[in-house]
Amino acid sequence: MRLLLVEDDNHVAAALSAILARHGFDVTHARNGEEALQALVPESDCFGVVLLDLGLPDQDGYEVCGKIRKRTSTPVIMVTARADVRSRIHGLNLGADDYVVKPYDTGELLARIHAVSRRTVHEDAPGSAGTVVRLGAVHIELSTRQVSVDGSVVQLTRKEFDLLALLSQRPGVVFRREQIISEVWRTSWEGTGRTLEVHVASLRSKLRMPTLIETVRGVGYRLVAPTA
Amino acid sequence: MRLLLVEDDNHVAAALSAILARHGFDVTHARNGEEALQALVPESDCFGVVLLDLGLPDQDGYEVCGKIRKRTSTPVIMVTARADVRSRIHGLNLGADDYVVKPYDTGELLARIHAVSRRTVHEDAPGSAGTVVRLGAVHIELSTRQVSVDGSVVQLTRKEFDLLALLSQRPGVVFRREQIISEVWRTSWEGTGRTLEVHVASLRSKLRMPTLIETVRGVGYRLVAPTA
DNA sequence: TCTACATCTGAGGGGAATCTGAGCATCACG
DNA sequence: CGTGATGCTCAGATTCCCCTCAGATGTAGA
Repeated sequence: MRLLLVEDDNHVAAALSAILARHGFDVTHARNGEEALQALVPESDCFGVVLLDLGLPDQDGYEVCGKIRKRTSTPVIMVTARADVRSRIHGLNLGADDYVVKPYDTGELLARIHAVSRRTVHEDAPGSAGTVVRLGAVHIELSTRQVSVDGSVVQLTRKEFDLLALLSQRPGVVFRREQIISEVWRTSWEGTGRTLEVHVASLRSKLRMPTLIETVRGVGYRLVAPTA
Repeated sequence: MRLLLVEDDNHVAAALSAILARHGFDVTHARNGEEALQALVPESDCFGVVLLDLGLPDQDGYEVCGKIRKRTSTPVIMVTARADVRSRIHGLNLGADDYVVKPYDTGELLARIHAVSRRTVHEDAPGSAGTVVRLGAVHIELSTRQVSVDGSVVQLTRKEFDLLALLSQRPGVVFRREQIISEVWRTSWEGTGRTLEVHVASLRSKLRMPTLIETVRGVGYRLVAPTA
């Protein structure tokens, strides 16, 4: 699940991000209200939950929460050092789904994140743009994990799809081998095996477009940019 | 909105009831776990939220929460004097939507009740459009929880229906296992059991359309999109 | 209480997805 | 060309994931 962390202190953010990532969250970090609101424009990818620190440098945290509420229904958990009751009530009445006071226990924060996301109807834009990537004759639907070439559906396995999805995030950009391994396999183990090559090969043959995935010797792979 | 207050101390209950009533809640009082569970039988279950005190005379409050979760999806706010982190995490992971420690501020409690019910009010709002889903020969009526295949009614159990209803929200979209567990079972327990598979199997056999629910290996399940 | 039903758990097995290793092809450089 | 380094292909071997089944546990109703 995608999570937007709004926190001005880089050290705190880094530490928390690591913990959240270890528990399966895809964390995006915003350093201030402006960045947070930009990340939440409807067209960009939707988040499952927002962790909002109220002590932001550029604008009032409460206002940010209000603005978030106006443009999305993404659940918001306020995280702040302000412990007084009045602040809590104010925050909750502004539309926050939960209010956690610093210092908090990370285990409890995780439990509350889960509790909030449990009761949220997952409504990311279905069928709208953003879930579909088009690369020449290849269509990739992230939500249904369907891939088609020239209109005909191609059956991909899990790793094959994850690999393609990763590369298609940034067509033309070279992904390093270790980077691919760590993202698709979710481990830092850099095996000596031929695993990655095998999957690339099978992807190439299934897509019937051997040139789509380009090998960059000594570095990694990339998708060829759509021929402009 | 109807609210179920589970609290063994009559004085506390009376005082709190008065406050809640003054804020527009229709309060029902249960003095122990037994009464609470009786009030929540599916027929009369039209509570918007449950306030559950964990210090009950007849049974363990956590167990009561688990039992509530097994029969309804009504949001639960735990109210208790146990302030330690372990208890909080335990409670939230059992499916509670919030956890408030005594002594609490009534204003904050009200704000939290509102925050929780905000999320759940429109969730099961029948009468709005889309209470009937059609997928080929399968008709799903969300309001009456009736499912029919080729015109003949199929009797589904609670979990079976919830599972089908979830998947039918977005035909074709792949739901991850954890997501299904968390939405249908409403806990973050991801056990090692074969529970999900068993229910999928029984759904497949009851619907007499084994291909309707497709397994996506390593990810989860999805309904096959209506063959266009 | 007893009975029927819903739900959960564990063992066993099958089959697809994935991994591994050896040999081959290709590239960059002299 | 020759050579070493790097990537590719292929065919088992293995792992992992899911399915089935049978029984245990829990729950509602007679």
